Amino acid sequence: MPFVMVQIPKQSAPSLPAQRPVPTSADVARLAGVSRATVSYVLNNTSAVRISEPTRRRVHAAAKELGYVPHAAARSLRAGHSRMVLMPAPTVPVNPLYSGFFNELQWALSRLDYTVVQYGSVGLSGDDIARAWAELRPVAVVAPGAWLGPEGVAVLKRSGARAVVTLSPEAVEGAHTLILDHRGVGENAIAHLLTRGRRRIGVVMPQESGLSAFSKPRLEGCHRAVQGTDASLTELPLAYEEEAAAALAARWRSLDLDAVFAYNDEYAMLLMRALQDEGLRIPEDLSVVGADDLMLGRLLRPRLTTVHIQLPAGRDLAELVDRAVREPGVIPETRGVLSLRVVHRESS
Amino acid sequence: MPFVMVQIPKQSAPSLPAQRPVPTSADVARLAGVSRATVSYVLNNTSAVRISEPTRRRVHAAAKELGYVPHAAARSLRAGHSRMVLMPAPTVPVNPLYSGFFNELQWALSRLDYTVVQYGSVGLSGDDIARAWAELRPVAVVAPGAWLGPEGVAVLKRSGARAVVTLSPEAVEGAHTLILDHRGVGENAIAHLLTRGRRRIGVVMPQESGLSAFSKPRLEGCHRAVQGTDASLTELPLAYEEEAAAALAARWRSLDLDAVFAYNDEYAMLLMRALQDEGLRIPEDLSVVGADDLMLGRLLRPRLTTVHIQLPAGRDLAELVDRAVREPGVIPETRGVLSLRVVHRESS
DNA sequence: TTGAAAGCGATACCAG
DNA sequence: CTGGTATCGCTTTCAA
Repeated sequence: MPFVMVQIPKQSAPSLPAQRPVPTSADVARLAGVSRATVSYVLNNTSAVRISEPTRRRVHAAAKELGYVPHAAARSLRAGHSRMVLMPAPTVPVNPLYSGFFNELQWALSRLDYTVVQYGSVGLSGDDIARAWAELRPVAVVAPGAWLGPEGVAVLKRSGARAVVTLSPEAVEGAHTLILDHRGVGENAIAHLLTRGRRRIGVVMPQESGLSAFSKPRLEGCHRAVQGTDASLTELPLAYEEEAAAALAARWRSLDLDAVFAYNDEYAMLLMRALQDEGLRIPEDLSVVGADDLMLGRLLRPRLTTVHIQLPAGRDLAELVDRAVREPGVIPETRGVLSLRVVHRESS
Repeated sequence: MPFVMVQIPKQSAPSLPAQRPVPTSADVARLAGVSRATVSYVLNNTSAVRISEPTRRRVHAAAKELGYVPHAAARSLRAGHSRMVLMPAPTVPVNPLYSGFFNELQWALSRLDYTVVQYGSVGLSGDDIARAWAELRPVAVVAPGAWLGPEGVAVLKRSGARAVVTLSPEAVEGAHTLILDHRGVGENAIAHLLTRGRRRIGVVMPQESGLSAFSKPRLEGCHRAVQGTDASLTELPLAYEEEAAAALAARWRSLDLDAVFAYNDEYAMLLMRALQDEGLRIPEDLSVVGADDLMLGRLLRPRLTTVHIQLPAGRDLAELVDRAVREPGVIPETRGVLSLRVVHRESS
C-alpha cells in the first residue's frame, strides 16, 4: 500500500505561526555548543565559577536569538523555595487609604527582593483557600480580613510558608497579627457625638455585603461607646443608592434622632445630601460623622467631621515579613496598628 | 566503633516549631503503604484507573494526616502547561468602574477554570516586565494600559502564552486588543460644551503622575473636538489638593474661561467647590463637566454633568481569553469597547 | 489493581 | 574552565 506512505504534514496550515516549542536552557546550550551547566552559570552570573569571555558571549547570543526565558516553576522546584509573597486580591472596591497602603507594601517587599503575587480567590471559601494558596508554596502570606483561620495558617506553614501575617480584628493562632480593630472607629465617632451633647444616635449599616467585615465591628464599637450612658443607638440599614438615601431621609423626622454615624465618608455624603434635600439642617438639626477622612469630606458643606484612620506603614509590614522569613523561630507577635483620630469639622 | 551509632537528633531545640520538611506525595505513599503512582491516581480521581475502595481510603487518610498539599510548580512543570491568567496589579487607586470590571473578569475566568494571578511589577519597566511575566509561563496575559509593546507580546508568546490581550488606546502588534480610547471622553465632553454655547474652555490636567495615561488621551480628544471651531482650549494643571484648587480658583477670573472639562468627577468636585467658594456661579458663570459618572456627581449641587463610561462586560473578555487559549491560531482581533455617553445634569 | 521508572526544566556538585 | 549527572515533586505510560 505505497500510497499510505504519503506523509500528511503536521501543520496543515503552515501560514499560522507554528506552535513552536518553548526554548529551554538545553536549546540554548545546543545552539551555543556548550553544556546546560555552562548556560546556567553564565545566565546566573555564578561567581563561584569562572567562564571565559568568548563562551559567555556565545551563550548570551544564543539565549537572545532563541528568546530564552527561564522557567520560574522549574527553578523554584529545584531550589526548594521561592521568594513569592502571596496576598489575596481585593474583592471589593478599596478606598484610597487601603490601596495606598498596599502599594507601599508591595513596593517595599520588591525592594527586599520578594515577588508579590495577588491571588484571586473567587468562589473558594475557608480552608480551601488556604490549600489553594499552599499549592503555590509561597515563602510568606499576607492576608487582610478574616480570610485565614488557625487551621489555614497551619496548612500554610506545613507547606513551607515561613511567615503568615494577618491583618484582622483579632489575633489568629500561629500567625503574626496586625490588629486592625475597626471597633475603635465606631467608638471614637460615638464618643465625639456624646461630647457634642448628642444622645439619640443613628448608625448607618451599609447593605453592600462585602462591607460587613468593617461595618459590624464599627457598630460593635458604637455599642461599647454608649455603655453606661443615657444615649441610645438606632441601626439604619442603607444601600449605596440615591433612592435608598431619599427614603431614609423621608422618614427621618419620625426617627427622632439628633446625630448619625454614617459608616464612612461616602455614605455620609450620600445621606447628608438626602437629608439636606429634605430641609434638615446640619449640624443644627443633627450631627453627622463619617470615617476614613477622604478628600470629599473636606469638600462638603458643611465640612464633614470624620474619623481619620492611620494604617501602619507598608514599609514596616514589609520588614516584619522579611524578619519572619529569615528567622522562622520567632514567636508570632500581635499588635494593634490602627491609630485613630477624630477630625472635627463643621458637621457636628 | 559502636558509639558512633548514637544518633544526634536533627532538631536540637525541639521546643521551636521544628522546621519539618514539607510532606510530598512520596511521604503519603509511604504512610499509606502504596506507590506514588497510586497516590496520584487517588488524589486526582483519575478515571482511567480503578483503585480499590480500601486503598483509596488509606491514601486519603494518610494525606490528611500529613497535611499534604500538592506542589503546583511541580505539577505544571510535569504537565507542561498551567491555567494561570496573569494580570498586572494596579498601581494607582482604581475607581469603582475599573474595580468592578476586573472583579467580574476574575470571577468569569475562574468559572472557566482559570487561575487569576495579579503580579506586582513595581520597579520594572518595558520589556523586563514582559520577561518577568514570561518566567511564570502563564497561559494568558491580560494587560490594561500601555504595559506591553509588540516586543513584550512576542516574548510572552514565545514563552507559551496562548493569549495576550491588551486594553489600550491603540492596537498592539500580535495581541488581541480591546481599544479603550480615552480620547473619546474628552471629545464628548467638549462637544457637549460647544452645543451649550461655550467657547473658552479649560481642561484640567491632573498632576498625579499615574494618571497621565488617561489624561493625555482625554486632552487629545478635547483638541480634536475644537478642530475647525472658533473655540479655544486652555490646559489647567491641578494637583488633587484643596490648596491647589483654591489657587486655581483665585486666578480664575483672569483666565477668562466660560467652561471647564475637569478630567473626571473627583477633580470636578474639587474644582467646583473652590470656584463656588470664590463666589463663581455654576452653570451661570461657567459650565463644568466631569467624567466616569461616579455617584458623587449626582450628589453635588448643582448636579454634575459627566461623561458616562461603559466598560465591556468582564464575562465577554473572559470568553475572548478562553477562545484565544483554545484556538491559538486565530488572528488577534482589535475592537473598540468604550461606549460613551454624556449625562447632562445641572452643571452645564 | 498496583508498581517501577521516565521525564518536565533548571541548578549545583564533583570530575575531568 | 567546562561537562556529566543527580535532584526537586509530580504525572503517566508501560509492565507485572
